[in-house]
Amino acid sequence: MPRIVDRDKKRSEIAQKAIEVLAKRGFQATTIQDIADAAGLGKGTVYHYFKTKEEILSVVSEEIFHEMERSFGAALLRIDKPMEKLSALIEEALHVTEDVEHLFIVYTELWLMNIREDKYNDYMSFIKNLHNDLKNLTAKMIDEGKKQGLWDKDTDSDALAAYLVASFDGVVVHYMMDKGNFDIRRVTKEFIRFVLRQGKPER
Amino acid sequence: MPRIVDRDKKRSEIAQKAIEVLAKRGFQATTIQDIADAAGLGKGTVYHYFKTKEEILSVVSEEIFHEMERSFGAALLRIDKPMEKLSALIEEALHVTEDVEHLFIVYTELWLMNIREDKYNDYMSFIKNLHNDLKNLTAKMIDEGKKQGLWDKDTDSDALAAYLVASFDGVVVHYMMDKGNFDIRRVTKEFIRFVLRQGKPER
Amino acid sequence: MPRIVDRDKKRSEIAQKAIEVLAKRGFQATTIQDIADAAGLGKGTVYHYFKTKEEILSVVSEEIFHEMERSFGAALLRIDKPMEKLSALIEEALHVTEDVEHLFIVYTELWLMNIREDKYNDYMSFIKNLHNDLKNLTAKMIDEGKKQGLWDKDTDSDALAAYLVASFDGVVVHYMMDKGNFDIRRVTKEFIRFVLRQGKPER
Amino acid sequence: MPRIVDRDKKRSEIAQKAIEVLAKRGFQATTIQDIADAAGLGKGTVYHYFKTKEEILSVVSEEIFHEMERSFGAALLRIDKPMEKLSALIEEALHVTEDVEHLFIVYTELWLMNIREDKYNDYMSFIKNLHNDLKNLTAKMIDEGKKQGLWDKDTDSDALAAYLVASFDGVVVHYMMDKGNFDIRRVTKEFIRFVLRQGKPER
DNA sequence: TATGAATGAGCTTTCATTCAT
DNA sequence: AATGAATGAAAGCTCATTCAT
Repeated sequence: MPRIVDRDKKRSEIAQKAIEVLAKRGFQATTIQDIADAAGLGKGTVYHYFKTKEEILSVVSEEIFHEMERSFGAALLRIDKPMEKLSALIEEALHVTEDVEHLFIVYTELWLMNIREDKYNDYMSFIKNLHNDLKNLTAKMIDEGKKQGLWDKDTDSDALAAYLVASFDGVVVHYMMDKGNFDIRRVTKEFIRFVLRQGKPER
Repeated sequence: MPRIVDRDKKRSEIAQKAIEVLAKRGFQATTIQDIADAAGLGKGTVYHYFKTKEEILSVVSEEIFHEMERSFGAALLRIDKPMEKLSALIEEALHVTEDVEHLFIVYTELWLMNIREDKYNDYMSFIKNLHNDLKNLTAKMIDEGKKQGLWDKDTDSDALAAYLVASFDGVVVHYMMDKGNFDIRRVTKEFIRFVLRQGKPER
Repeated sequence: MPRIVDRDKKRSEIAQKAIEVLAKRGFQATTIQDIADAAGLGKGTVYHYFKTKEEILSVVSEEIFHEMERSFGAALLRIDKPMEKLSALIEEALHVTEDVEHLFIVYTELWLMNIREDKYNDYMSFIKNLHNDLKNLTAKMIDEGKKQGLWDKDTDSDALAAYLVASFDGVVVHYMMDKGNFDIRRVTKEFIRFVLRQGKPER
Repeated sequence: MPRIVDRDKKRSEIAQKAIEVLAKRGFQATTIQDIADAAGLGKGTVYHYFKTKEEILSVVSEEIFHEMERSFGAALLRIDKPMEKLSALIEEALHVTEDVEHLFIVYTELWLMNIREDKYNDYMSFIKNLHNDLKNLTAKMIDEGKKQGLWDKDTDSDALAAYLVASFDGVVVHYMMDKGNFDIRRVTKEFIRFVLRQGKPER
């Protein structure tokens, strides 16, 4: 039993170390040697913990999911009021540190692999679930907002929530594509203002 | 004298054929043989028109840019009124056909490559420019909307425009990730309604 | 008939132009395109005059032979006295111009090919004949020298002649290997002095 | 832990095995597979020890140098008297076994490569040094001979030594070119006689 | 358990040669 | 006769994976 725990812990550790190098080189261009180096292990040792290169990616995808879950969870736990929660969610989703960039890059690559080959479905399922949770949470907040008269009663909460959650990825992509020109702080601020109708013209 | 061939046209043709294969397999996994097969040519012939595999990608990126430019251009040309133009832009950006999916996948991969290695900057510069054009156009439409009292005078048009344009990519990503659950038609509709404040609660 | 003459003349011309590029890059590394470029022709045109790349080399080897024959012939024709002839032969053999270097490089490569594969025997046979002629000529001069009491009666004229002729190649090789340090003029002078016993200690 | 291997020793072993193949086929025509086969290894294993095909050639050139150095060293060590040393040197230089032929062929090819491209300078520098050592040694012997009255006081020892050392290569070349007609034993004998003036006509 | 030596499948790229014009 | 487009065989090199120690 402790054996297995150790094993899983080591797998997780190796996967963690792998993320940065996977982000920097991409899955195909990353060699097992690269990952072994990053983990401070011999190439053969990596194969003691993973049967194949793809299996590493599988654990990496879990790690990414956990990281995302953790960061959103922390952000959302400390807030009570729905509107502030929504605002905090947006802030969190668009708070791009270097580590987040790495996660995001690998996440994007996993997305591509998932699109291309069914066998990678499992790798993304965690993240799809997270998206779904975020969407549902957001939908709930929108419903709350509708009650408060912030949005029209006819608003399709679910569709709008799906849009908002999806838009996060787009913003991060465009920010990373052109950091010099894309002022993500300003965009975040305006995004929040716009969503929360704090700047709605009529009172 | 040998068959006379318009080199640039042939390059463009091969690149066009390559897009589908590149979308399906990814740049690294796509072999020159794959591209040659798709173009109905011998492997060596492809090298007659391109010095390296990367050069193919370069022309592919140009083709993608032209396709995008064409589709947006067409959509925007036939509309006059700013608000309708914005609506049409969103419709167009979120109108995902199979061909668009292919372009989008390759575009995403180019994005990854660009993030990872400076040498791919040129490949993305076309598309960055397109994004910029779309953003400026959108900002103009928002300014128009501000005049019409649709949005608050304090709205940061540029930031909001950047957000909207960026969100397109996020929506497409999420749609493609989970076609079964992500109802892009409904999301598009709600997105437009939301942006255009057609459903703003107070009058 | 004039047809054939023209054809042979063109073959010879192309071969002449090929020598420099063959010297610079080597047979294997030289492409037909290189040769076509050097001859100012299209690649396909070269194939009108030569069936294969090797056939070009065949004509090249003939050209080299003719060049060598010509240069030695000229040098030897204008001299009468045996000892001066020998001296002139050495001078000529060790007079290395840039053109001679090119010939020598290709000649060396042909030698290698001949050593490695029987099929190149023909290419070298011309040159072997030339060597033989030079050797016989030299042997005759040595015999003459023996009569003049310059060399011992027991001298094996043929073996000594073979040695002298062979040594030319060695000297050229070492000169070309290390032009900075190998003073071929001085070596030539001393060589001649030594061979002609002009510096023999006892009288 | 994996099998422990002395990398340098293995590199040297592979290079040794490569010499014969390189001699038989030439550098360009020799495939890595050929070398791997000769060494009894897989293709990939060869790349475990050498980064590129050229790196193999580099170690080969070192091996050739060591072989030459060894054979000359052995020949010269066992003799004391200058004149006999010179005679032994010539004997050794012209003692062409099958192994020597292989070395000589590769050496000649390295010479060609060195002539053509600067980057091969290093490969030849060992051998240039050996030539220089041999030349200096020979010059010393000639000086000794001058003291003994064997050669004229005015003899340019250095130039004559350069000539003699260079002539070795020429003799080997001509011998290998035409083994049937070139009696290297006879030539060697006459060469020695000639150089040592054992057959000088006047006393 | 930990390691790196060994391996061959598979990829990009080159180029002699053919052939349509 | 002259040309260059077309082609596939063949070679260098990489790397996931296996395995002996």
